[in-house]
Amino acid sequence: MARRVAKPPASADLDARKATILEAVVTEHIDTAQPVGSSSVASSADLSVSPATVRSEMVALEREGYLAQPHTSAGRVPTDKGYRYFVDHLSDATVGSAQQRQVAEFFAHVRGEVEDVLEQTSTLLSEMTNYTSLVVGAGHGHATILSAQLVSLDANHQLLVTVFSDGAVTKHSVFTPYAVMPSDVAEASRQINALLLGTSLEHRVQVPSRTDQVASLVRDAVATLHAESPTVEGEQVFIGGSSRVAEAFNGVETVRKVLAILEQELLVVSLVQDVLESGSSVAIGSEHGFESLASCALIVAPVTIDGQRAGAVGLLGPTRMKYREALAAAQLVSEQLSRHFIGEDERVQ
Amino acid sequence: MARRVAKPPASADLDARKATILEAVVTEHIDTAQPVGSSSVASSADLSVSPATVRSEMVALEREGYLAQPHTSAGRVPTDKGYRYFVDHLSDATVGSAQQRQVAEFFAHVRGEVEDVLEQTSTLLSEMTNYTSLVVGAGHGHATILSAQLVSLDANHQLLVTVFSDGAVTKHSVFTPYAVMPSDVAEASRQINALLLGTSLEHRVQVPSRTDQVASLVRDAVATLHAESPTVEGEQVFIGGSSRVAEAFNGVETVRKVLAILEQELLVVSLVQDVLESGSSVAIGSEHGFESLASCALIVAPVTIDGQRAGAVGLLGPTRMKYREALAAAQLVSEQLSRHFIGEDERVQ
DNA sequence: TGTTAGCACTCGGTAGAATCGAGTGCTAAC
DNA sequence: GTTAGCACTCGATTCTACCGAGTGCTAACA
Repeated sequence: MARRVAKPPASADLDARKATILEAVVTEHIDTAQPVGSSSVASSADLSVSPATVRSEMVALEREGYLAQPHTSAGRVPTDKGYRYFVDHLSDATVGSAQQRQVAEFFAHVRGEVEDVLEQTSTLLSEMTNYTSLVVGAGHGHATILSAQLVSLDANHQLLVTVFSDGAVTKHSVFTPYAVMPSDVAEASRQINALLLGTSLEHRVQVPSRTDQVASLVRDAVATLHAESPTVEGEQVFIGGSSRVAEAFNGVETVRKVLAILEQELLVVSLVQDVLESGSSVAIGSEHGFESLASCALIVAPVTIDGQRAGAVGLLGPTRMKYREALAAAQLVSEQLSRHFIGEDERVQ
Repeated sequence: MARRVAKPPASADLDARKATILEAVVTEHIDTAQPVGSSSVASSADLSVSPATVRSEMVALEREGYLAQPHTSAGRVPTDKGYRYFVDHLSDATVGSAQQRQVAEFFAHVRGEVEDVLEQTSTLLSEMTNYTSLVVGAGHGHATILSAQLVSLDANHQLLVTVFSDGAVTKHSVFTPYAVMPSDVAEASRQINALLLGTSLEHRVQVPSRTDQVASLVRDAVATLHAESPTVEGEQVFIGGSSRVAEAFNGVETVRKVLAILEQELLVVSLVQDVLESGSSVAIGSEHGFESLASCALIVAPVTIDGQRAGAVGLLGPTRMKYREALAAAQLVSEQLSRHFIGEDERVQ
């Protein structure tokens, strides 16, 4: 299972010049994917200081763990800690107006069931940023049951269809080794509905233990429903733009590892959950516990409905991802998504 | 949209020796991913003939388009046509007994809704073969409606929950700009159920055009359901082991392209459909119309229930994939899957 | 004391030359 | 028709030389 996400170490503040230099290195490396030398930092950043000075500062930054050198006589590359500092001291940015329009446009016209909206949102987010996006929908453990109905597929197979207050619908097939009469199914359906109405998966109901066939059908059906774990189940993940993984890394092996993680939905859910709970909105490199994602950074933003956490959106990219843009995009989309679900009532469809 | 899959050109039979040589080249190249030279063919294949003879045959095979030379002084590599001949003349093989056990084991214990079974099957298939697997579930356009029920989420939002004879359940939200009373919802629900019962999405019903509120709710709900395309919708794709794509190719760019295709579910469905309809069970290289999949081969096997096509399983790999094993696995799994759904009634759960 | 110019040094990357060898195509003999 | 023999091709590998970006150090400077 997912390891707890390390709380980002409250990085002691660097003095202004070191901070500027670090920022310059990070920015340029994100841009070029190349090690950054002292001279380009000296000329790019607006500290009027010679490369030599920059160099000696870089030595210090390297000693303190913010930068690393691939080899002597190469420029410097940010470490995870370096990225962390960069992200923590990022001035908030907003996304470009073109993208704002794109998002507004999207949410103005998106239609359909929650699942469809989430799925399309994941595509949107991935297309906006060119990173792989994760959209996690909340489970319905806390939602109350609005309707539970038993439908007969044939004499031995019934289907329990449950509608929840959050609009989720689940189905569970119930097999009976004995044939059940339609009238009994109808009766069981009535009883199940009466029994479950208003309850939630978190607070399970007692089923009266009579012994007739209808009662045992009711018992089987309710048991099948309750077999579902209220926390894990129903949490859906939509992954958008997984092909972007292949853009972000140039080693096929890294791509494979990352994809292998993304294949495991439960893992992805718990990963996003963990980062969210750590209170941070970014997990860089080894901060999340997954070795295979050591060269990845994950950005998350919660989706809330009425202040309740109702899911999250995320972006997965290389550690040298465009944090400012990606953060802004994730935040914008998560806000809009939250508003979308709250505001659904008011909007005329 | 997907281009029609070219019917594999009925490859004129090669004489026995050419066939043997071609087979040896294909087999070895699949194994080593390297161009194959005349001497290794001469020694491996059991034609007692010198490399020089093999060479002259290879020239002929190249002229006829079965083999290609990456450059002078390299060995030969099969072309798509070469693979096609190889596949067409493949002696049927069965999967190893260990894998047979694995499949039997899987189907003996797999439980849950159709979707879950299909999803797990895709994982199974991918793990058996180390290729990316595709499992396509049939749409429910032809299934009849067993129950249609309108559940009220709030005064303005109703949810139409429809149960089909194949066990599928769909939901469609219906928005009303005016508030609807619970009693009206219940009445509409009754009417909708009566109206839709026994119909299918292919054969749509006429809705009486009265003007009262209940009738307009009924009309809206049915219209929303019918807005769903009976052919395309409901066809689900489960992709297993997409990370295997990164194992199969060593160019990151190829990996990206293939993943980009896999992201588009509709494309994948129609791709599988097209190959299936072409009557062949394998599409090699450019045979399916997708340029981005030029270096891929796709194996498909239909899943049938009562002789009706009810979906398909597929395997996507490089053109130099292990056809014999992959074909056997796909066929075994598709048969077992078919049997699973038919046999569900008889098995005690 | 902090900054800077100067400089020797390191080391990855690139280019060119030499070499190797797997594999070919051709030819002549069987 | 088959095959041994052989010259030839050309990618891959190795080696060398060398370039140059970038460093660390030192000594001079403000």
